[in-house]
Amino acid sequence: MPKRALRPPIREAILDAAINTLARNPGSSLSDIATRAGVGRASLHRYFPSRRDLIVAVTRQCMDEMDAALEAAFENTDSARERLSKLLEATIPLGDRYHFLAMETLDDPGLQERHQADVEWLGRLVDELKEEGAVAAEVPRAWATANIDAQIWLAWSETATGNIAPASAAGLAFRTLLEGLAPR
Amino acid sequence: MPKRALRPPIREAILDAAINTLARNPGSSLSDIATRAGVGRASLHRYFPSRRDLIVAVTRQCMDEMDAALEAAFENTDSARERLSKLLEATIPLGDRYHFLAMETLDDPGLQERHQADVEWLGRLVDELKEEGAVAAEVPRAWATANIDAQIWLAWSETATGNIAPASAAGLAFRTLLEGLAPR
DNA sequence: ATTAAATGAGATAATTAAGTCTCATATGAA
DNA sequence: TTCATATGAGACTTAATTATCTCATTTAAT
Repeated sequence: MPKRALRPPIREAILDAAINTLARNPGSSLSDIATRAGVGRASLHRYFPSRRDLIVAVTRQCMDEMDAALEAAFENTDSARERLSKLLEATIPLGDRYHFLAMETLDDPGLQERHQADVEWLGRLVDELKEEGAVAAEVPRAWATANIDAQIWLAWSETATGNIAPASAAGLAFRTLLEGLAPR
Repeated sequence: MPKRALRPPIREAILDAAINTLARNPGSSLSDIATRAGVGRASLHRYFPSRRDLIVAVTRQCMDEMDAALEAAFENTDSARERLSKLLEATIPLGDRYHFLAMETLDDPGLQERHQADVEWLGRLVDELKEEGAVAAEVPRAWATANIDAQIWLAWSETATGNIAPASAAGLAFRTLLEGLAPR
């Protein structure tokens, strides 16, 4: 007889449920989140005393997952173009995580700082894309970064609703970003 | 001595404040909205008995403004490409209105029907763009319409935050949609 | 089997926003 | 000026959610 499966780590289950639930409806109640996580409301409060504590922990978790995915994706990449492609492949499956970062109010100074660093990091990738000639010089940096953000969320949500196949999502986003929707 | 300016029509002021406030934070309280409109909470309830009534009225208002703007913009347009351009020029300044339509839960059957009609209308524009060769045939219809939606919101919000000039917003969105960010 | 720790369920404030009501004041028309 | 009406301020009720606490039960280690 197989050993009984380890009880799922509750803290992880709550964080995961919170990401899923809050990404779809930012106004979700803690009750909703606890139910989806399969735990009692009391347990949720044991791990995260206040709603704010949960939000902060979720944000940190999303940042960590995103950083890890990006670091792995960026190994052995030569061109900025290739890095953009890898970036999309890595982040689109984490679209709900990514969306979360742009969505919630970050009044925690530490998280704000970290978020700011990420934004600037993306800005530097855009600069590299321009140097490589993949993005036109006259395109404002803010416009390019906002478009990358938007494509990640778009590709994730269109995948989640079943409108496009998961396998084609990153490719569509990459193509749309650099070449648009027109035929080649 | 000049006649005193007419008191601003309260109903309009409330609707306008609701659009502005709710587009930025869907969870805004009626108190927030009344304050921004410069009226008392009691007056807000006189015009819109419940929160739901306000939401429905705002949605209807946004649809009306959008329809009017589009009808005017589509006069004397020959190509679908030109209609897309006019669409962007007309809707981006109304970006908060547009965003609202995609955001709020529409459990009102009449509004749902109207919204569905608008979505299909946009789908037909995409079909025309494909026939004209402005959009590649292999691009999924849902992907194209979602991208048009996203560009409208993006252009509006980047304009609102001052990241790009209002005059260049529609042009940037048009170019990004059809040709992407790459140099030509 | 025994035991210490963790969990879930439920009771109970405390908080916040929605919605109702009253009344004094301000507005605009006669 | 006088008067009918509309508005704003505030008190109040209701409803939903957050947060705290207790206690019986379950879990996992000994």
